[in-house]
Amino acid sequence: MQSDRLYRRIVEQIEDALLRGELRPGQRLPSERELVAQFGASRSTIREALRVLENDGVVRSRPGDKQGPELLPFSTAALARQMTRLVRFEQITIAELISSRMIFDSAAARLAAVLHTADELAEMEAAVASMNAAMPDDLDAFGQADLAFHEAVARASRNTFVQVSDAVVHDVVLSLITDDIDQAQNQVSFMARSAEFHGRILAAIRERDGITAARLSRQLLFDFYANHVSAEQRVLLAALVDE
Amino acid sequence: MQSDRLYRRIVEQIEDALLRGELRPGQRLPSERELVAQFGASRSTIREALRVLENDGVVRSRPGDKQGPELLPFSTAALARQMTRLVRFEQITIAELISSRMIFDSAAARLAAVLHTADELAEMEAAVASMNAAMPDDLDAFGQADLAFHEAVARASRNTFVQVSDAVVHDVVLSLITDDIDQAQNQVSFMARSAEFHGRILAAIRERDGITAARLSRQLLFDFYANHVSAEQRVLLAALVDE
DNA sequence: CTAGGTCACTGGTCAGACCAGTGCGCTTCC
DNA sequence: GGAAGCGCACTGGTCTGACCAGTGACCTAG
Repeated sequence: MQSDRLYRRIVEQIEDALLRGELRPGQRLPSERELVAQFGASRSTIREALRVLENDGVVRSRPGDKQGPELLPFSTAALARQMTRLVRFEQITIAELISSRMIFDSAAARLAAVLHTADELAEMEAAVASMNAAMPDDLDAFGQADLAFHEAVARASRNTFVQVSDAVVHDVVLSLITDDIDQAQNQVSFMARSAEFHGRILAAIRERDGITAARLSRQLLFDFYANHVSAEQRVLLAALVDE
Repeated sequence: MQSDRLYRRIVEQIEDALLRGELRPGQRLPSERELVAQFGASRSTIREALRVLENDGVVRSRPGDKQGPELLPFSTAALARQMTRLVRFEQITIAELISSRMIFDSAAARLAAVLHTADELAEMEAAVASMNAAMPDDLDAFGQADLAFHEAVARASRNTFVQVSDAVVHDVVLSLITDDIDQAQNQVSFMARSAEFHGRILAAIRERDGITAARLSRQLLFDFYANHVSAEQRVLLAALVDE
């Protein structure tokens, strides 16, 4: 008995064709009505299969597109979505998220210190330079340079999973902590301290001293975020900071 | 203009209801035909929404089930599926996954060393005892005790995100590396070495020496998995091991 | 009180229709 | 000959209504 639902089998057939290389990202799928003919299934069934594939980030359908559904390049977007779900549904505390960032960021720094190429190092240096350039009062540019630095480090870590996790957690943390802008009074001193710290992390990476780079990364996040959580939760973060 | 597709909006409404607690796992959704009435959409549209939710592991539909689609407890199955996908399509290498486990496990050990309660420590001690008890030849019991130890450590870390990520990566790695059973010839020596290592990690946690516990955790995974990846990928793992 | 059958309901699938958009190709005009 | 404008065939999104194989509660016959 074929208990497997038909739309499911169609999904698997298309995924298998991708795995076998018979279909490639960038190519187009036949239009829904042609798929109906090819698979001998009704249009509703074909569409259910396409919705699942679309949800997994495999294809994208656009109305009126004569070329048919597009096979997308493999991306970690669906993975990031599932991780975001995890954060939302598991009721993860802000302290846990910050703690996670300390873990990911420091791991990325440690890996980047050993594995970085000259190009990647140049990217990090440019980001730190941008931070210093934005220093007097351009908080926006400063934030962007900050982000660029951490992204460059994450990329240099050669670990996609760390990279994606770090980005997801980063986004979620920022979306939950909105009052970081409120600290306008000590904005300047914060920027100065942050820039100096980033400079030290960069130096450690340049000298391929992964352990120091990791330690500094944790310290940086702790300094910045520790007072955003209750004292009782702060121990969860402090546990990651070397004495 | 409402360019957002209707089925997409229905998915979001149901997910929002879950987030707000208006719907709970274990409850049932109305039947498709009732949802048609409630949302004022056609059955095809409702079904496309249900397919997406089903694909995300949120609901499960069974034909003939009078109670309607079941709201599932939150699970990381969809997350694991996405990771497996990316590995299959060679967007993520096994080395990256092992590297991630080294990061998660060592972070969990470090946190557990500082944060563990007496109960949790007892759990870890029991697990290590079980490993030693299973030692001569019961590889199955040994593996279970191993898993129990790491789960206890992860739980003691007080970090849900690390805990879940670690578990997911652990499962995916195991499902992808099947030849670890092949090493029957040095099974005994492996078990002895592994048990000894776990004992040392446990001791470090007991003494609340997080840095040592973390270092040993990385070392353990590296020793076990390093020869499962190519030499060129091994440097990605070696970067996490202290000299 | 139980065994068996009926029947209203479920989800899975199908067929056919309409709509708003898109882009190609043709016409028309400069 | 080239550019601007118009159709028109086709796309995906949605709807309607139908049939089927299961399921489970209820009812009836024993």
